[in-house]
Amino acid sequence: MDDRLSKVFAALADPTRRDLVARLTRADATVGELAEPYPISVQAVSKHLKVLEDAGLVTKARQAQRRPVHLEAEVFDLMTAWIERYRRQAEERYSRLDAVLADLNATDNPTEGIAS
Amino acid sequence: MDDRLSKVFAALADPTRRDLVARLTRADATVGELAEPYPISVQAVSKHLKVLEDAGLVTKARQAQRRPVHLEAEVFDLMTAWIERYRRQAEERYSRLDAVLADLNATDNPTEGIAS
DNA sequence: TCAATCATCAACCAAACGGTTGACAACGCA
DNA sequence: TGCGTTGTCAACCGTTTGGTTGATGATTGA
Repeated sequence: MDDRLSKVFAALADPTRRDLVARLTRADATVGELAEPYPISVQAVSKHLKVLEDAGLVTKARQAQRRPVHLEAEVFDLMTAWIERYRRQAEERYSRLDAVLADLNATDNPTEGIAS
Repeated sequence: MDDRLSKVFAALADPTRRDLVARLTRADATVGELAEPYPISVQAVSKHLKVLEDAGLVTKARQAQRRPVHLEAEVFDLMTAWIERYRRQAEERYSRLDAVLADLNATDNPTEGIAS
């Protein structure tokens, strides 16, 4: 029972899957169309799409025998939220550190060791 | 020879490693300090840190026996760049689709099939 | 109806992953 | 000098992953 964010990051850790996502930003496509450019079997691509689907990055519709695949771009927000949260935290910390260093410098104390 | 982005996403796919990153946004810390809260061995945490290091998310300094670990927040930019690029592409596409649908609607044609 | 098409399921395989324990390297300090 | 502390290396183990091939399901079109 892995959490959502783990699945999303894991899904995008594979270059083929990142490429699938990239192509799906341009247009929906069937499994066969998506598989065509890669030197691997259709089954392998189908598995990749399942991983993307489980991560919520993609949905499949049914249209006769075909399964048009559609990108669910909202998931990007989940990642962006995580990244930006900690980026901001890190930046705040560096600002604080800068302030401390400036203060130390002003009062002429030597710096030492790492931040506690 | 895996590419950088793959390593970064793979590194962040593990909840323990995401937590390590989260904690490192607050302060640098030694391997031992970082390992303390988790129910796994120090060696396992050391391995996690190696993965983060290989992905460029983290660097280790040497200070006596200790190895203070430091977050390299710039890597966030790499992910953000990738995500935002395709998010933007997807949004542009949806705008185009909206335009097409509006046009079809205006000329009273039925919609059919998926975008080519 | 029935063959062709599109996609998935199932079984299998090798490699990678996340964890373990045990040994050892490097360093500071008493 | 030598001992305690901190961290990594090495070997191992079970599970997951990314691929394969072969069979099967589902649906359309002739």
